[in-house]
Amino acid sequence: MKLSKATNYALHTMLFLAVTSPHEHVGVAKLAEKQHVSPTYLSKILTKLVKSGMVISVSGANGGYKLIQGWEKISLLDVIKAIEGLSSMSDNCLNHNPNCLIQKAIESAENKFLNELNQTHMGDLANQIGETSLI
Amino acid sequence: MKLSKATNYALHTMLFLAVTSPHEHVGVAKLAEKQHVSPTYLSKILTKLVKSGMVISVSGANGGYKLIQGWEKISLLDVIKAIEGLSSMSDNCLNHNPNCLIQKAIESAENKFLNELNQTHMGDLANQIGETSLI
DNA sequence: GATATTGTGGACATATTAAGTCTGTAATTA
DNA sequence: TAATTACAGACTTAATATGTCCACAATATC
Ligand code: SF4
Ligand code: SF4
Repeated sequence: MKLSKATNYALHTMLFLAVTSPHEHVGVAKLAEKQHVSPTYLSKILTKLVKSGMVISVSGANGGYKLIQGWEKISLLDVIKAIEGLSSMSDNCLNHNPNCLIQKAIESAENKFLNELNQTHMGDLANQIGETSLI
Repeated sequence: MKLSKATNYALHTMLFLAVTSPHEHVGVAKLAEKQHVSPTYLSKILTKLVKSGMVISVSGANGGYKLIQGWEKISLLDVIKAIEGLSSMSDNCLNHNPNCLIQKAIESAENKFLNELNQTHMGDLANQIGETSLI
């Protein structure tokens, strides 16, 4: 019931790109150094963000990653889903009975969680930051 | 981000005890058979429920497990916490900064989830069941 | 066009956690 | 006392997350 480290890296990367250089490309080496994680591993995570359309990558010298246009509207849920996939918390039951009370109760609570994450956007966080210490 | 199978077993066991025999003792063999899980494994899970005070166990012939008095007010959250522990979803960060925006956002959403689970009680589920097919 | 730079892909290795087993012991009843 | 049942701890196995390695593709600079 914890988010993975990979998700945490992804969220930090997004936020870092947002507050430092939303328009310039940043290489994975720099991003990895900030988070004390190996560049090779972080690059796999970044590729997922690229595949899900929230980050743009450019190869070659002076290449790197930057956020898409409209990144302000990307939600925390978008990022989490891009890394963790979409499985529900009650995905541990074989017997998928649609009337199941247990599943209904858990999914209802889970939706409260997902809705709030879906309403928190990168732009909101990026605005609040800068006043506080960064990442 | 999924609940463990162990939690699922625990929820089923609680609900089963609630709807069948909230006052008689039921042995682990029967409980395990219902869920197609090994008795030894399920007994470990049951011991956690006993330790956290929501189930009473009795050794010896005709012994077994039953729910405590007032089981109707036990919440789904109580059961989940008894099995999974209390770690937060954002427990993947080393750098516990109390002003962290990422952690705040995740924890806020998580609280919505926990609150709803905390307001869903075994008594509610047990009442709804019986009309529908059981477990 | 050659070369350096940077991201991508896949196979692999390691670490962590979950799931499940085995066995002996303690408690209770008949 | 003998049978029954829960409890405890060590252990094994399975699943998943985390991380590494290396060859290759794409791009910029010269
Ligand atoms: S920004 Fe938040 S999650 Fe990231 S390192 Fe700081 S405290 Fe941890
Ligand atoms: S009661 Fe719900 S969770 Fe349990 S087996 Fe049925 S469908 Fe699955």
